[in-house]
Amino acid sequence: MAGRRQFDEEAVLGAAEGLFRAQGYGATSMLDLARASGVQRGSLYHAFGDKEQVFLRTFARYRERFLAAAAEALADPDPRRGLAAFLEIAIANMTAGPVRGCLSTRLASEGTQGNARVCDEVRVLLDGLERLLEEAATRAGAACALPPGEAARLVVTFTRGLAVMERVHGDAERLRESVASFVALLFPRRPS
Amino acid sequence: MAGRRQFDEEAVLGAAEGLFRAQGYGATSMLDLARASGVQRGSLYHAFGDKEQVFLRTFARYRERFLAAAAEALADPDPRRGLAAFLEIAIANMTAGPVRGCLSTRLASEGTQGNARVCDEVRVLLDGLERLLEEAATRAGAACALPPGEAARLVVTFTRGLAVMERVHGDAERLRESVASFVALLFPRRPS
DNA sequence: GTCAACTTTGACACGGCTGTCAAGGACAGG
DNA sequence: CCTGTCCTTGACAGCCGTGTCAAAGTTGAC
Repeated sequence: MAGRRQFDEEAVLGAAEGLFRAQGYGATSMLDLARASGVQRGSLYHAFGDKEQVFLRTFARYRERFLAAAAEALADPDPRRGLAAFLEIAIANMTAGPVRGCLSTRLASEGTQGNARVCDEVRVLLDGLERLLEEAATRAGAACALPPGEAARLVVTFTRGLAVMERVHGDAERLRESVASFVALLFPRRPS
Repeated sequence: MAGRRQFDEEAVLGAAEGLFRAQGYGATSMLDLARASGVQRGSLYHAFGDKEQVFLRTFARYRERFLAAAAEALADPDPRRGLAAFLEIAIANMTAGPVRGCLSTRLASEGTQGNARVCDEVRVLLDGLERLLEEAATRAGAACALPPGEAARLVVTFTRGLAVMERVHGDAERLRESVASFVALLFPRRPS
């Protein structure tokens, strides 16, 4: 029962992501992580150090994946469709799969109270997202009802709101309705 | 050191509100509540029963206050100004005073994981808010760029997003900028 | 085969939180 | 004054979480 490492680090980080997503950072214990990943608590401490390290590794992985998916969706030549595709990804991200909830929003809500480092990481993700959105809005030009900077911030804020509403109602369809209203507002179809 | 109740229940609920707001439900312990209110832990158990009861009393008080303030702001005959006033209240609610953060959003983010009862209470508040907003949007008529129902949901979602962004950046001015963009979008000034 | 390096595992000490309780003090009504 | 009722206080048992560590086992290299 020893020698070389017995567990798959990726699998552990995957399990950790699910837990952090559902319960947040503070409410997730090393024992939770151990149970969910099938790895002994001691082994986790040995391999990662402590919970904060597990989190940082988990979140870096998540962030990369999320931003890549967002960039791909926003690359659509039709900016309206790009935004809709991005928002659909955001919704799928928090409602599909066995574990619901948006990881970054869950963490953001814990604020600086819980762990300043966690909050910093979330800020990095949201800043990155805002940049992607601003680029897309710039490309959209006049089709977008707001200047690129304002539009980007508004979209970021709106997606955070979606994540909270998911927690409250757990209804993906309802979120899609809000998305449709929002997109219609930001990219009005011109009565040319 | 006994006889009649030694502490002011309102003061305890006020202290509890600050703690729940800053730390959420799960992360706030009876010991925290005791320290913040200056009342012994045992006395709190004696007077309220348990943490859930303290919370329910605290939140009912908060909800009444918040909805009353929202209704007053939205009563403005100019719907655009009413919405702006309401959003300003929402921002003040989460950035003014010694403790920052939005109570209902903080609680909502904990979702059903923490305590189903807590989530229910938040839903009641948000549903109440949505109704107020829908009435206001109905009164606004064509001035509002969306049908009343959609507008109301969008505003609720947006305010939740604002609360999350407050946690991340802690910058009230930034929130006001987003509000200005949002109001401009929902109540466009017509180039009559 | 031997050895060093590494991993796993269970155990430990420590501290925090919960919910309960008994002892004791204070107040109001009779 | 007396008595019943209520409140406060400190203490307790039980559970959970953390971080560390020594013992023991496995692997790969020489």
